[in-house]
Order: sequence, then structure tokens, then C-alpha cells
Amino acid sequence: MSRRILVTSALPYANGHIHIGHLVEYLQTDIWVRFQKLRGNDCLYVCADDTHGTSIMIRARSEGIPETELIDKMRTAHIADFAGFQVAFDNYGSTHSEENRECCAEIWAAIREKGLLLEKDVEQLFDTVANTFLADRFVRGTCPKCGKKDQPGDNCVCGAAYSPTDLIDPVSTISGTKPEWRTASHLFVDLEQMREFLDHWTQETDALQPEVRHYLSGQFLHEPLRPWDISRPAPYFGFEIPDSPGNYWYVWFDAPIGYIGSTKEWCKKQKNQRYEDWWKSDQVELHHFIGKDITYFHTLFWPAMLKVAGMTLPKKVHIHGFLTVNGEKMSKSTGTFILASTYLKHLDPSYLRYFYASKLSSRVDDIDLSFEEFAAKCDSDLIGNVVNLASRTAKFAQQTGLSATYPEDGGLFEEAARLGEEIAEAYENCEYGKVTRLIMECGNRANKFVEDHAPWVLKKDPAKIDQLRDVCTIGMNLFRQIAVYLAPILPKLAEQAGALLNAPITSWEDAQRPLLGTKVNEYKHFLNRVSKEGIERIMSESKETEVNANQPTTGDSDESLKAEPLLETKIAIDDFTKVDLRIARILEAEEVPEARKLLRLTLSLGGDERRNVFAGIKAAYDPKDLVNRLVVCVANLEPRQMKFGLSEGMVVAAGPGGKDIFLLSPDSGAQPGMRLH
RNA sequence: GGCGGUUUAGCUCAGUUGGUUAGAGCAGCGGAAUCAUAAUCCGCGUGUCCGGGGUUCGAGUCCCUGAACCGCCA
Repeated sequence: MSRRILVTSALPYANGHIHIGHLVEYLQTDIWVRFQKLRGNDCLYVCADDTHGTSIMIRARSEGIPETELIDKMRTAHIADFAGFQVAFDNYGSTHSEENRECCAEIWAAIREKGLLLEKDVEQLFDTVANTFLADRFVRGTCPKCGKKDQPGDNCVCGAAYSPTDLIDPVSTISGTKPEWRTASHLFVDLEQMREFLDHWTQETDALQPEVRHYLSGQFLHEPLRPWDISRPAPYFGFEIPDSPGNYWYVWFDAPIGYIGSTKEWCKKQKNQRYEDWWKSDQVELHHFIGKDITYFHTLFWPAMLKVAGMTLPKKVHIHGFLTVNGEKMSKSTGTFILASTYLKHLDPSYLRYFYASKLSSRVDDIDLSFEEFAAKCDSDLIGNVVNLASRTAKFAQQTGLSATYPEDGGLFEEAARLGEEIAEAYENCEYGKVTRLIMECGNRANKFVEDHAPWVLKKDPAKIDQLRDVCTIGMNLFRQIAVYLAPILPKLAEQAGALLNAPITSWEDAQRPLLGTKVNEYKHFLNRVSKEGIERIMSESKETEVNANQPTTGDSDESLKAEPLLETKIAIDDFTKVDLRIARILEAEEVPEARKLLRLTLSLGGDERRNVFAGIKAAYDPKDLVNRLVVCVANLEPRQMKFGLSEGMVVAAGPGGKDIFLLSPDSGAQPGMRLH
């Protein structure tokens, strides 16, 4: 009987691009979903962008665009990255949708009605320049323990942990100014009221991995659960709370509700679907896939909220570990902070899908992407074993076609067919490493069969055409079985196998019966070996883009950098201070008739200090527009005798030249004579 | 500090409820083959199963204890 399964991956934050660390989760989930669909289950996979919160607000401000523009841009980029890796969501929504607002309101009303809300004053640092409350990570200051300067708001390199309250001389990282203390009323969910349910759901059901169950009981459930601060005062980018004007739902309230919102969006696009049939049903299995960093949100707050609202409870929360690259945390400086889009430019997504699968288990362990192992594994498993099987058989099979009845193969097909249930169970339990091991064993046996029956020898004897056809029939069918088993991991390979044999792979059951009596099409390479150059390019490119790696791309061209590359030579601060840069006011500006490029400027450096300067900006500026404006000049440049007079300095400007010259101006308030530091 | 986790071959890892001489892939060495993308096949393992103690007829597996490493502390 077909199961009804609703699956989610955690919502990526609309503040940065998808990187290969994120992909562990989306590939893990996508493989599981594809497996369920292949098994014939009614499976729905939803996700969305997580769009709210202070970080988005700040980022949008710094880019000078509305939050909605920022999140739209990022969502488009995320969707493209996921598509590139063949992650097939049924719906990819946004938490900033009307559907989500409705869902939030519904759950909020239930929490309110059950008497779970508390109201308490919260004292928080407030940035008066940026006009926002500051989360811990937006504050830096001097460590109260060891006195080290410029430490984060909640912990120090010395190992001390504290709250921003204890920080000496706190500074806002947003505006750089000193924040002040402000008190605001926040709304809290009294989680302790849900204790009985949470004790049972986390400890007695099968919803969590054992180590997660232990972690929760040791870390949280052994003492009263603290109320959860669920609102934020304006200004905040999010949804305003309907019955509490001026307060917004905290991003962690509306983010998981985005799972429901996204389902609702999907239902609206379908003909006969109601979101209630997914979210208010005991017939539905709800499966969440998340990373270990957000464990408590999904194992305490979230099930409690669902319970209060009378909604479908998670059947299982599948929690995975982090990704390290070459044994270390992903790092921009070593080129291992790799964006999905960077990878896709140079390597086939099949490799990463397979490699992650081969490393994943049902445990919370971190997995490591060592590029050396990555290449070795993909080459030997995918190319040497699986693809090679097709490659070495298809050419002969193309001539013979497949036999009408399945020949004696020593029980190989039947053995692999029987293995189907064990492989399926491993998929079901997220033991993908085991899945790939079992499948590779099938491939080994199949390759040995081909080796032992040497179709290349049979081919030479026309009398042995039937034998040849039989060997090909077996080889092709053993390959096809593997393609079926690998289909959740390598959907593209399954398609190619289907095309080769004129029989698309549509069901797990396709591995149970041999394919017979059809012709075989011309074989073309399914997949090439992993290109070492591709790996190198990915890493070097990830180094280059490090500055913007975690930010939305600004859309700025790199043309100027290419025209004038950054200087390699480092200078000491002393070198810089030798240059006396000053604010200057242009008192006079006139054309120099004999010169093609020059204007003559008289600059005031304040008081009676004057400089006569010849500047090559004639093509870009009209002299009368320059008079009275402030510019930056080099005040201690060695005077230089020119044909038209003595030039006593330089005006600072950017641009390639000609009409494209841009003088620098200070912000208002600067006075002639001020030095630049 | 408290809590959770990990420690098995050079590397990555399997080892179900305790049960024969602890396994696989990769890497390495030797050979065969030449259909296949230098792919394939055969052969080659003296591992303090992190240390110490215990329970047991029997411990990689259970208990106690110590060490190292990773993570979490809302």
C-alpha cells in the first residue's frame, strides 16, 4: 500500500548562496524523496527560502535595496543552484509569502488560545545610528575576563562565554557606534507547559536518532525548559504580529512554518489538494531533514508548536552532520568554501551526488570531502565499475539485441533482485553508504561475469552468435538493475540507461524482471572520469571569490580589476603616511588652450594655503562645474615644471581616462585642509 | 565545568541481539586479459579493534575507569 509522505529540507537563508556544505542536506533529502517516489509512494518534497530577520534587513540596507528585492534575487539564485544539482522540489516557496503569513497566524492563535504566551521585558543593545536592536553577533567589545579587545558579543578567543551585557565598551558592528541599552517587551512561549508531550515525543517515539535523544535529555530536558523568546520589536523585517502591533514574529518562528506555507502554495497550484490533508492528518508521514546545528529548533520548539496547533507531528527528524573539505572546516582562504554555482561550472553534479551518498549514514557524524578520495571513488565506482559495465557490453549488444528469454546466468540476476529489499531498507534508513556498497558488489559480480564469458571472444565465431546474445542480455540486464538501484542517487544515469535500452526506468520494480527481446541503441559515454583540472579550477576560483562568497553578488563588473590588477607589493603604514592627502576646495578652474587634456585648477587647502595644479580632466569636466567643489589632493607632491606653468600637486580621481574620469568628493562636513588618514 | 558523540588496516569506513581464524573499498605489490574511458579479472593483510580493569565458557561488541579528538550549552 502506498504511503503518504511529506518531506522537507531546512530552509536556506536568503542571505547567502548555496555552497557544497548546504548540498549535503539537499542531496541527502532529494535521494530519499526520489527513492520514495520510485517505490510508488505518494511523496511530496517542499522547501522555501528563509527570508526574515535582522541580517536580511541589514544586508538590504547596505546594498541600498528593499528587502523584497534582495530576497527575490537570492531565491532565483538558490533555485538555479538546486536545479543544477538535480534537487527536485515539488515546491520551492518563500517564508515571505501570504500563505506563510496565514499559517503563522493560525499557529499563533492556537498558542495564544492554549495560554502558552508570556510577556516579559527584555533589555537589549540598540544601535541608534542604524536604528535597530542588536543580536549578539552584531556586537563586539572587550572581553570581561581577559581584557582582549574586539571580541564577539557572546564569547572570546580566551574561551570565556558571557552575554553582551558583560562586554566592556560594546560597539555595534553595523554602524561602528556605541550602542545603548533599551528595554522592550517580548512575547515568549512557555515551553515547559509542553513538557509531558516533549518528554514522550523525544524519548519514547522513534522520531529521533539515539544520539539526538540522549543529547536532548542531557542538555535540555533534565531541567525546566526556558520560555522561548518568539517576538522582536520594530524595526524588524518579518511579519508583524496581528494582535501585538509593533512586534514581529522572530524569524525562527516563521521559518519552520514555511514548510506548511510552501505546502499551501503547492496545493493552490494543484487541482485537488488541500494543505490540511498533509498537515492535519494522521495518515501522513512527516519527515524533516536538517543539520545538527538547528537540532533544538526542530526537536523541541517545532514539534511543540505543531502539537499545540493540532497538526501533523514529525514521524522522523533526520539529522546530519557538517561537511569538512580536505579534513578541515570550509575556508575561504584555502579555496574550500565552494559555492554550488562554482562547482557546476567545472564538474558534473553526479559525482557529488554519488560521493555524498557513499559517505552518508543515518548518524549525525560529520562527513569529509577529500578531493583526492572524491576523484578516486567516483572514478573507480562510477566509471570503472558501473559505467564500464555498460560500456563494455553495449557495443556487442547493439549488434545482437536482447534475447527473448532470460538465459542462465548462474543466479546473478536473481541474487541482485533479492538484494533489492536490502538496498531499499538501507535507503529507507538513510544508510546510503551501505546502499552504494551493496550496489558496487552487484557491479563487481557483473563485471566478473562479463570477464568470464568474454563476449569479445564469442564475437569472433559466427556460430556463437546465440551465446554472444545471451551474454549481452545478461550483462545489459545486470547493468540495468544497478541503474535502477542507483536511480535515486543518479537520476541522469537512470535516464541514460532507459534510453540505451528503449525502456525508461520508472519504478523500483524494474529491477525485479529482466528486460527482454528489445534492441539496444548506440552507446555513448554516460560519464567521464573526474577531471583533476576541474577540481583545481573550482578551488582556485573559490579562493578568488572569497570576499563575496557568502554575500549576494553585487553585480559589479571585474573589468576595472582586470585593467589594473591589485598590487602584489604590500606597503607599510609609514609608506602610506608619507603621502599627505588633503581635502581641498577648487577656487578657480580654467581650460589650458594649448593643452589637449589639461585644466588649470587653483586649490585652497584652508587658510591661505593655495596650490596651482594642472589636472588631466578636460574631457570629463566643464571648468565652471568644478568651482567651489571639494576634492582630494596630494599636497606634498614634488612640484613639477610643465610647459604651461608649475604644477604643485595632484587631484585624486578614478577611472580609465578620457571621459571616464571621476573626481573624489568627501561627505558633507569635510573642510579644506583636513588630512586623510 | 556539564552534556552528547567519536576512537577498528596507510586512508575512508562495515562489523545486527556477545559466538569460529575481525571484514570491504581505496592505496600498495605480483600476475592475467585487451571488449571497455589506463577501464576489467585473479592473488597478496603479523590490525596491541585508544589504554587499564571487570562480567562471561567466550568481549571489537556489555559494565567501570582513564586518555585523545569533535561538537553543544537555547
